[in-house]
Amino acid sequence: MSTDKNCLIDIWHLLSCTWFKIQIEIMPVYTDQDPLNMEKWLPKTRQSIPLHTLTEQSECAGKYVKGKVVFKGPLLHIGNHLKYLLKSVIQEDVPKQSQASNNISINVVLFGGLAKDFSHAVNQGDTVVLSGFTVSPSPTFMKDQLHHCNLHLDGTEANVHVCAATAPTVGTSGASATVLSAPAKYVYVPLNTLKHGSQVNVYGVVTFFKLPFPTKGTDYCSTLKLTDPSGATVSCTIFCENQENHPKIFKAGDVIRLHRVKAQMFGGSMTLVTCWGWSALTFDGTVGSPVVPRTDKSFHFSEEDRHRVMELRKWAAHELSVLREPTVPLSAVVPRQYFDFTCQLLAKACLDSACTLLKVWDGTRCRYPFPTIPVEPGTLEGEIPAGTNTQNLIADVLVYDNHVEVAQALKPGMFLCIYNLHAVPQMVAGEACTVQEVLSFHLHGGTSYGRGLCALPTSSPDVSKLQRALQSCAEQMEGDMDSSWDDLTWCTASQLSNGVIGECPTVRKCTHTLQKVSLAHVKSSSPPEMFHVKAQVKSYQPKRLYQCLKLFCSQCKTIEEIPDPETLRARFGQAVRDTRPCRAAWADSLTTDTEDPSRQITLHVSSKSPADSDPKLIFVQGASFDDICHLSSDEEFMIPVKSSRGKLAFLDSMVPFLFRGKRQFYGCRQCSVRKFVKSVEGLEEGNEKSISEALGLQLMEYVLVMKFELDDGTATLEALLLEDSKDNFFHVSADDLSHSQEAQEKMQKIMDSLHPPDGSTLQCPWLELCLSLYAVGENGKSEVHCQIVNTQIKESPVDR
DNA sequence: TTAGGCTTGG
Repeated sequence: MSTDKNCLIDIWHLLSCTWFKIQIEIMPVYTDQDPLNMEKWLPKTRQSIPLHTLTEQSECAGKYVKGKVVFKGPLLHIGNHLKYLLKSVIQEDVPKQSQASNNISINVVLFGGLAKDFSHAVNQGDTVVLSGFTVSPSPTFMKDQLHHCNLHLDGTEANVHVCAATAPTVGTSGASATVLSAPAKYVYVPLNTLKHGSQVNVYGVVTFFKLPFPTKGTDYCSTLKLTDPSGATVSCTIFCENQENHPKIFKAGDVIRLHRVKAQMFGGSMTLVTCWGWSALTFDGTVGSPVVPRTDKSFHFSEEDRHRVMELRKWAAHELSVLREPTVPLSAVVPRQYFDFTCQLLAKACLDSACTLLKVWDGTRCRYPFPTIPVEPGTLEGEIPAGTNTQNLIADVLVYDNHVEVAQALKPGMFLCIYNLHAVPQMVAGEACTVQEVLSFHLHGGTSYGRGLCALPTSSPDVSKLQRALQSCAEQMEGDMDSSWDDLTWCTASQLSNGVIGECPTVRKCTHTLQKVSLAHVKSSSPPEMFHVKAQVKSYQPKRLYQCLKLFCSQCKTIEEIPDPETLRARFGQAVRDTRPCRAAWADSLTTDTEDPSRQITLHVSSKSPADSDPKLIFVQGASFDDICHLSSDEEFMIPVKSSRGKLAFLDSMVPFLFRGKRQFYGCRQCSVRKFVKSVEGLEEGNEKSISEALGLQLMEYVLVMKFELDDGTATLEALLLEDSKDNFFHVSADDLSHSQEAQEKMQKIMDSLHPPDGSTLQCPWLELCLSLYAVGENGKSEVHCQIVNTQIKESPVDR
């Protein structure tokens, strides 16, 4: 990718638009733009059936329901992982005063490929039209009070049409969510005013917490103790099936917002328990740290909410100063102490089914020596840097029983908080028959005192503090000639993860011999320059694949949006209005009537057609957009034409000038020289490129444009990703993405692996990337942009 | 439905 091209293609502004006016069908979930006119997709015989009138006895053949998605569950794999299931709740649009009536929301269960497509194409807040469903009694009616029936969508009859919401949705939840049809104004009650049996929204500061642990039922449970300026302290119990969807609390002092939780008296104290539709947002409690909720999901958050979080932080800092005690560094640990420990994992080893060893450090040295814990050769995952001066610096933590599962999921390089770690003193034989006191560290089984461990996000202020301590420690050890600690960047997560955290899914294809640098370094550099970095994808946009595709003219370098089908219908409609007969001397023509008496379709085929084996060229006059889509097959190229001053002319404005099966090709408005059709003879190759050249039109190529937010712990950086004929990150051509479901699924799968839809950044793999930093000038102003170049996803043998 | 804080004992 040349810098020139970068300068010419200023696509940045295109990406700043929240919604793009393009659509591509992802079968069998169809996308649409206008929520009021979605029924146009359906056969005219289909009738609407309002949700509140739907019963088990309703005749559903030929019917459809329409509603807003108020809850979208995760995509579940059943059995051998090849079958899918997804549960959603839709709510019909009824006048506000009628919303008290029952049965306006209904559970929808989708199966198979439809569930998978729904998961990708539909978001909470979108409007959907469902058809081809079956009705069954709702087994959860007593619990959720939604609707007596459930809708099941399975098999080839079932269809979903979706119209994306135009604004972020309101409300979110780990377990389930209720999205109100109008923006909700939440009322938060002080913790000293809770009434038994009421459903409330509250803000609170966490004074105690237990990480999620499995219950005897189906859920994980986490317990919190909350307080607020009212002085009340209430216990709160969270039930949620997925550990990841529990509120992310890392330390006492964190701030939490809870929506739709139930107040209950238990043992003489008021408690809060989650109920259907609950949601939570959590925030770091540090005064002055960014007010960013720890969630990847959409949420409703106003300026007033931001203010509340900041006020609670200030209040807690003054009134609950005991909470602000930092975790204990290794240098301050004393024998027999139970303490919370923030550290980085260097290596781990499974000792037996009930015990995992973690080798960790926090950049400080313990006052007591550590015992040596033997590890079977080859069982240690991770690397311990060589050196002679590591005494009392790297601690062995023995993790027991219920915590082993969490420990086994950790990867070297991660930052951890270990809660209620026990410093166990042991007397061992020292030199010359002396006895020496050493400290070993045990995370015992059970959850008393909040015992447990979790990975911390790199955005946490505690991690920033830890990173500074690690950096400073590494600097101090620089003088140790025998050590590998003198690489100052060693202690950053990205360097440590090199070859340690799983396999890197990307590979650089360039020949640069560049030293790897941090994103902070890239950000402080001046363009033009190339860099090699290692980073994670913190977020990306657009989220929907069909919003990433654009049209690009390699001649004039302009980028255009792809018109949506409705726009194309309108443009065709105008162009085919004039159906006066038009004959070309070079062609054989055939005219047929259509259902519309005012319109005829004429097909013109060159009498000197290219060789029989080549795809045929058929010029189609008077056809609507839908006609052409219907007529087009892989066997021939179709060129829509109109009559203009007695001659055959191409349709003007932005419509495809060439159709072949599901593929549609556009010409560049600026660079196409010809308006009228001339005979096409002697075509040597029957492909879109040679045909467009012969027709005198400049073919536009499909390109894929995305923006990644990269993070390597030192900084975040927005980088553009362009998939075109030169750069091929996904190994999927943008042209294929425009029409092939297989290509669309492949790319979605890759994006899900780079940034799991429901995961935290910690679960994102580290990517080796080549970055190009360049300046784009416009009206005397210059902006610095960054682009991922020369980088490809590694292909697995199965994908090839 | 589940849990309803309050130290292992390696």
